[in-house]
Formats: sequence, C-alpha cells, structure tokens
Amino acid sequence: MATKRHDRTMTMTGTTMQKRMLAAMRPQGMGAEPARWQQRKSAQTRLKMLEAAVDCLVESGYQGLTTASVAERAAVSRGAMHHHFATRIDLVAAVVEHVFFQRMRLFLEDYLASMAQNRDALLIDLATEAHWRSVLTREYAAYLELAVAARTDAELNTTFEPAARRYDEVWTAEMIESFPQWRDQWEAMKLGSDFAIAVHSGLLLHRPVFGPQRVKQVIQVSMEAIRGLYRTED
Amino acid sequence: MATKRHDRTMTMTGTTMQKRMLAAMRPQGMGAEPARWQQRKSAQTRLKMLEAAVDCLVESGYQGLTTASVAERAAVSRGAMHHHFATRIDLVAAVVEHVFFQRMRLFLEDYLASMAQNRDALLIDLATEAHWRSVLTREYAAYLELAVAARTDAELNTTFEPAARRYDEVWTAEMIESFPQWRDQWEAMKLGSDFAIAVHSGLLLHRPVFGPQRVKQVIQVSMEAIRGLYRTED
DNA sequence: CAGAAAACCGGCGGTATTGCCTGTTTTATG
DNA sequence: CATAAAACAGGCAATACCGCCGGTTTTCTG
Repeated sequence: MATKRHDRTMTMTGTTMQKRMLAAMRPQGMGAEPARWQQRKSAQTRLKMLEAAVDCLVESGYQGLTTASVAERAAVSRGAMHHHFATRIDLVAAVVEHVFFQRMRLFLEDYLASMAQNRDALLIDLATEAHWRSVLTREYAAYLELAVAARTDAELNTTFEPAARRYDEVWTAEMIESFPQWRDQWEAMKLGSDFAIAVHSGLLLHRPVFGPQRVKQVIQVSMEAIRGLYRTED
Repeated sequence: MATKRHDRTMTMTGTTMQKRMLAAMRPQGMGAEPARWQQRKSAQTRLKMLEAAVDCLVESGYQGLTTASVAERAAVSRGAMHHHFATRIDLVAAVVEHVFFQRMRLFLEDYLASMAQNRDALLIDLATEAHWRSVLTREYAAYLELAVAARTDAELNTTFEPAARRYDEVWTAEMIESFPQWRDQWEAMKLGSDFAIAVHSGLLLHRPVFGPQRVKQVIQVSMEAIRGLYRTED
C-alpha cells in the first residue's frame, strides 16, 4: 500500500510518511471523528480513560492497571467505564492499541521536527537520537510494562503480540520506503534499526544502575556502530 | 564445590574470581551451612520456597508471585511459609538476593567452563557469548520481572536497587581484577560490558518480534562493536 | 413532543490474596 | 526424660478487585 513518490525534500517525504504510518497503526474506529455529539463525547471519555490507563501503567505497572484506578484517574464512574469496556481485558486491549499508536505518533512528530531543524545532519543520526528520546517517554514506559507483562500473561499476549508485530512491520516497511538512497541495502538498515531498538530499550532498563554518564557513553558507542553499518556497505 | 585446579593463569584467576564474586553476592546467613539438623532443614525448605518463587516469577510474573502459589509449588504449608517469611515483602526481598546470587553463580560456572574448553579463543568473545547465554536463563527472566516491577513498586525498589547496584559494583570490580592485561583501559572494558548488558537485555525483550535470525544478526554486530572497543585503544 | 437509544451511575456478590492467630509436631538441651 | 525452642499446619477476618446488574440522565429521531 501507499506507493507515493518521493520527489526531493525529506520534509515532503515526512508528511506523507507520517500520514501513512499513522493510518497503518491507528486503532479501528478512530479515523476522523464524526459530527455526532454523542460519538464525539464518547470518544472523548474513551480517550480520557485510555490516558488514565497509561498513567496507571507508568506509575503502578501492569498490576496497578485496575478498573477502579483508571475510573478514578479519568474521573468517570465505574458504570461509564463498564459501558465502554465491558471487561478489563477489553480495556487492556484498547490500551495496547493506543500505546502503539501514540508511540508511532510521538516519534514521527519528534523526528520530523528534528529533520526540519537540522537539514544538514545525517539522517541516521537524527533517527537514532529521536529513537532514544522516544524511549524516554511515558508511552514507552507503558509499552515496557505491557511487553513484560505479555511475556507471562497469555491473555494479554494474544492482543499484544499481533500489535507489536504490526508495529514492527510498519516500521521496517516505511524505513525502506522513506530512505530510497539505501533501498538496495535495506537489510543493513533494518539491522541498524534492530540494533538501536535493542540498545536503547536495554539502556532504559539499566538506567537506574548505570547512571547518566555510562548511559551517554553507551549511546555514543552504539551510534558509531550504527554509522559503521552504513559505511561498510556503502 | 568443584574446586578443581586449572594450571594456567587465567583459569587460576577463574577459581579465585569465582569464590570472591560469589562471596560478595551471597545472601547473608548462607555461608557454609552448619551441622545442626534443624538449620539444615530450615535452609532446605527456605531454598525450596525461593526456587518456587522464581518459578512463579518466570511463569506468572511479579503479580503472580503470591504467597499461596509459592507455598503450593514448594509443597509447604502456609504456616511454614509464614514462619520463614513473616510477610510477602520479606519473601520478595529474599528472592531478590537469591536471584542475583544465582545469576552470578550460573554465569561464572558457564564462563569458566567455556574458558576451559576454548583455551585459544578471545576472552572478550567468550565473556560476551557467556553473557548472552546467561540472559536466556530462567534466572534472568526472574531478574527482568523484578527489575521492571521495581520501577513502579517503591517497596520492592528499596531492596532491589541496592542489590542491583551491589551486583554491578562486584561485576565491574572483578572484571578489572581478572583482566590485568587491560587494567589501564578499564574504562573501555566497563563500556564494553555495559554495552553488552544493554544490547542483550534489549534483545531478550524484543526476541518474540525479532525472531531468531534478526537476534543473531544483532548479536553478531554487537560483538564486533565490542571487539572494536578494544582494538581502538589497544 | 414522545419514544428509543446511547451514555452514565453506583451498589452487590463472588473470588483471591494477605496478615495474623492458635495449635501441633519435631528437634535440641540440661 | 522433661522442658524449651524451633519448625510446621491450617483457619479466619479484612481488603481489594472484578463482573454484573437495575436504574437514571442525556441525546438522537420521527
């Protein structure tokens, strides 16, 4: 899908890329809210609850994601909650979709803004730095909680793993699409991306022990390793 | 146990290193069990419960680490459980110590065995490979659960963070001690270690999405990057 | 304006988990 | 052997969470 042309400026590529990737990750029934007041209000409270759920995940972990906490944080009654999400799993499934979508959205916003401000910098560097910043967001913290919980919760995994796989597919496909210069080396590109994902998430995990200095050093080393991946094949 | 002698230098360093590191990480009151039958039996059931707790962590996550589950898996009564660990937090604290100690023990066993079998290989490679194998153990899975839970559970964090910090200190100190060849480049060594820790733990997290091939490729790239760290300064 | 539909409200019972408590058995000690 | 102490056993109340339910308010529709 989406065989648009990339004429020149990467910002052009940026906006079409943004639309395409967000469309691929957007939760169903979330495309262009209708003018009906009921449905607008409904989507609004639904979003309030999802954001409250993300707060719960970030502050109290997956086991702190209880229906009562979410309802209290979102300032909605338990009845309203039940109306939108009949069971807790329904809520969790919606949270999974929401978190992945938000991760994609926030990364793209940050990355495109960074590209607009640093026109002469290496795209690889900008992308890597933007990815590291995205790992430090609360959305990524929520993702981490879900990812770890999905390892041991089979019911959660049935919704999490497909979403994670879809995110990964959209990510790699669009990376190939938006860097036509290296299209013939897409394997090296994917490897660099996988590499950054692994290093950055591992750093997030060990940040409390490593401290700022060691984290920064590892970031530096990994970035040079990623640059090396492109140099060796270029 | 297993105090076989290795005539060569680094293996000699190995056994003393093993003893030193294990002594530094061993939970208090666990050094050389006394001949008292009561205390031996006590330590035995205590260990049964700790291992059952690790099983709970691996299979059901931190929220699945309930007193009832542990008692059932360990085949001890809830009363006996309460006798050894008055409250759940006491159990969790003991589990934290146990997991860190086991991680250290299993890594050293594997690493020293690998050194004994591949006398001509690069130590850096052997250490990196052993570290990756250690990340795939159930003990590391338990560690991951605890590490993520500690991010949001303040009470757990009060016992987890000091233990993690101590593990890190022992790790880096002994690394410097047992690689005297690079003693003047201990910063690069530490950096390589941090790098491997970050990449490997991140890979563990994304393994279900990446799949075996991509994991292997990232492992390969990271190992070459680590080798490069030593070459550039050597 | 009347009826339907959608959104919202708060309470109830069942289940699970935790902490504490009173006994019982086994081992150590004088 | 007697007594103390340690290890073990299981029951009970309190709490929290979940799913479900009938009832209420607000918005849409003819």
